[in-house]
Amino acid sequence: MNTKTKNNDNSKAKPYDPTTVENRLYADWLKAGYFKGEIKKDKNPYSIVIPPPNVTDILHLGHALNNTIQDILVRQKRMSGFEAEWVPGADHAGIATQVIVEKQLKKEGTTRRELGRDKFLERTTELAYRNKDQILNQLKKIGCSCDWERTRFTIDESLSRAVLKVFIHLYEKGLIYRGHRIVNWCPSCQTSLSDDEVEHEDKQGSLWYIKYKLKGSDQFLTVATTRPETMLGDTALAVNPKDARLKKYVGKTAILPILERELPIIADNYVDPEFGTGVVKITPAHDPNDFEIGQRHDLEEINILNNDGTLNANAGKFKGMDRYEARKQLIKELDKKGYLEKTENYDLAVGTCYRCHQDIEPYLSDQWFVKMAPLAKPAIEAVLKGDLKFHPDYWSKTYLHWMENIRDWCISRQLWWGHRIPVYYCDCGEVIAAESKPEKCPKCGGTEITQDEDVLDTWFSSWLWPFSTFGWPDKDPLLEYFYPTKVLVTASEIIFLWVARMVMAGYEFVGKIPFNDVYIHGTVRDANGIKMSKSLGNGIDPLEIIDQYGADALRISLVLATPDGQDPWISKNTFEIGRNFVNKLFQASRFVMMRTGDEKPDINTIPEKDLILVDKWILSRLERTIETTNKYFAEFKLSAAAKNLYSFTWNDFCSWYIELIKPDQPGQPIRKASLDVAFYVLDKILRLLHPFIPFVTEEINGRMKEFSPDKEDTLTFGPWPEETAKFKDDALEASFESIQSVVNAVRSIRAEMNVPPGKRSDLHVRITDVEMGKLLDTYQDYFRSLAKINKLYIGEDIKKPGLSASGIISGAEIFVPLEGLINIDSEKTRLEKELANLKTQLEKLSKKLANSDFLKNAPSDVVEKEKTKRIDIEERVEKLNTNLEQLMGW
RNA sequence: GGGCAGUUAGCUCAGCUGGUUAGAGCACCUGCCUUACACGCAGGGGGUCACUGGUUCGAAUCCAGUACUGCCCA
Repeated sequence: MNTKTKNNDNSKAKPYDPTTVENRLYADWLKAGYFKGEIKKDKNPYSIVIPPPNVTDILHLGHALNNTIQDILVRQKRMSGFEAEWVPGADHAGIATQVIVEKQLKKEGTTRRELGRDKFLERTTELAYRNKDQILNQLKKIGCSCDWERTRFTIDESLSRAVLKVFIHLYEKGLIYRGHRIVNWCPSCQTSLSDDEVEHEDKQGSLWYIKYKLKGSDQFLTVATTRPETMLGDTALAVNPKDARLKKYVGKTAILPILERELPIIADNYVDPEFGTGVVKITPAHDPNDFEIGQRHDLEEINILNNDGTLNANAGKFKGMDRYEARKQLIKELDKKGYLEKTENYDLAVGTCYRCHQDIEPYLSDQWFVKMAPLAKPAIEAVLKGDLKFHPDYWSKTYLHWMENIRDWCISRQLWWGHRIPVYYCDCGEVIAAESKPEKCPKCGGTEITQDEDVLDTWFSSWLWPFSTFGWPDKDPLLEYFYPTKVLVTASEIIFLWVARMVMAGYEFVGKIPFNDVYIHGTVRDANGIKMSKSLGNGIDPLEIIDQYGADALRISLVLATPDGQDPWISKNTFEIGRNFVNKLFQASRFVMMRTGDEKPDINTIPEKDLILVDKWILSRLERTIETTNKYFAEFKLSAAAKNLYSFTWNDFCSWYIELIKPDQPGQPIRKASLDVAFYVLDKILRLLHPFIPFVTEEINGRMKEFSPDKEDTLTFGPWPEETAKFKDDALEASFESIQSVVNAVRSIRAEMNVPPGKRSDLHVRITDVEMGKLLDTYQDYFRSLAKINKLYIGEDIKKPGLSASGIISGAEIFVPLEGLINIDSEKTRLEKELANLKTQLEKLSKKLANSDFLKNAPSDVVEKEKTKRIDIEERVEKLNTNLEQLMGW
């Protein structure tokens, strides 16, 4: 880091300080109610619902990225005249929240059962609401323009009503059923999970080969298994009926080692003769495939597990042991008794709980399921018809693949925190689904009625989010106006868990798709490409970044660093990019405002008659930038949009335009027409950047208002810059580029020849193209200042001065006299390098143009282009040679 | 095992429907506190575009295969 600074004792030059500005402006915005969305018949609505963060979350960079993107989209539309509504809220996160409270209770030496359901819920509710406020307040720090008065929570009364309604609707339609099935069981959270909540981790395991004795024989059949402890629940062995070696055993009986239970040997096509020994053990209560086989062959189901992953009485002497301890002991005993044939290393994908990452167990129990196939139909068509689009598009394949192979959804959870399943059981066996507890059984009239103990999967409320937030199931006018929402912004991890289900719910319950576009952004990774996570401790705290660099810097850095559709790799100094940019913009605007004269700049009308080349150039560049920005927004390419604006602001506006309109002397005002243009362009830049960096742009807007009192108080409502082609001018931009090329050439010579930066040099320009001559003559002031020129000579017959460095640009040759400064050797090296460069190019070109196939097949404009290029390069080579020869003479 | 991405400068990435001397930011090197900005200015070095074939007058770009990386599903 550079420790030199001139700013210590100089009070006028200060870097932009975001903290006070941001806090003040956000408070102003809230007070003014800018983010409130109202039903306005004359305006088009633009609504987004937030992916509700879990109440167990604290703000991380993933949230920051996700919400920055939403805010950019919402703000851009709000500025474009849409009635914007961004609904914030939180998710009650069933398992995660309950786990937190249970941990607290454990520390206090008690349990939820000791506490009782009511007390437990009271306590959890309190924690949930407190955490909810915390994380939503953190979103405010980022600058999110949410409609905070419409904050929703999945556990709120009205959203809970939606859940009840939906459950009963599906139940009555026959799409919700109770099933006796193998489910994913988390012994740590002690609840079932849906298939989509299981994460697969590759782990090193073993394949144990266990010998089962044939009844009434000394023969053994060997079975290979990765989970030997489940043998305690075996109720059969199976072989493939087509397996020539083994089919003779079908119908015989084997003896289960240790427990000595008799097992029938059955034939089933499911068995893969290639795997292991071709004989498999069948444990219907602890493996989904075995369960199916068990159903087919009417096998007994022996459950050997307790809810907490310890073994139950069915496990004999292993009762009470944890499943993994039991495995160890069991293997030891099998080995000792000679039942263990061998052990092989074996890699397998183990299912783990997405909340606690403990291994899940396939577990037989009674659970509630949703039949998904009928719901999937319209959701599949939506993508095929183009009503639902993913950005980037390739995610639609993932979505379709899942939808087309959809499986029933296990929605019951053995928890207390959540929406309790609205099913009631009467003593008589009647099952009733109802919004509230029936007074008496509609069948037998009895009053001994109890509610199902379980609660619903959290996602069973989240899938209703796009409409439950707008008051559904009531006929709320908000729903009428703001539904469907426009776009859903999320990461790829929850396409199945959430996005897909919302689409199905939208069609089923409201009859309309919940959104048309799904923006999938990457997952935040650290500098080494590792996913940021709490458990790894490699996360970066967004609030710390905001403290250090400001929310604007956080936002624009994240967007710049997140390639469209890919995962961003982020380290702390990623945020310097944004901080520097925000400061650059601030300083540029400060300069422009510092150099206003007595006449106030006019922001709204451009004095067309008084425009000079550079004014027209920046206006042309601006129009191009507006066009490009709009294109990128339409394509959801926010990173590309941000990069484009960054480059326009920094390079075109600051490095060229401001430098060129800078007055000759310090402190002088900028010429009026250029000042008007500078204000005009700056105003547009602020608008284009406002969605990305709302604070600093709003702050500058406020300061500019002092010069242009009719300016809007806020950029919040735009207007968004209009696309016009009034100043767009290719020829003019090309002319300007010629001037840039002279400046660049001189700068390069000066730097490489070590001309002291403070020293001005003369410049001799020998014109070889008439148009170029006119241009350079007319606009000589431009390079006089930027290239630090003292005396300037332009003409067709300019002679190369002695002891000078030379450069060639198209249409002209330039010479910088360097008496006393020139180092002949380094100038020689410089020219030779350039010459070598040109010669390779020339070679390639000549080859190409000598190729008759090229001349015959390539389009004529391409051939012409190449020919012109060759002439140009040949000229340069010739000039370079001349200059080199002259150098030799010195 | 199946699917989807990706492989371009030391790092992170652009490069659209094939014709550029392959770009940007960061990092690096040189010189500068020059009228806003050292969170800055100016200049510079750095890539056989993963590999192998093919299509084509012409391939970073299209096609096929191989290798590796990541994600998802089984």
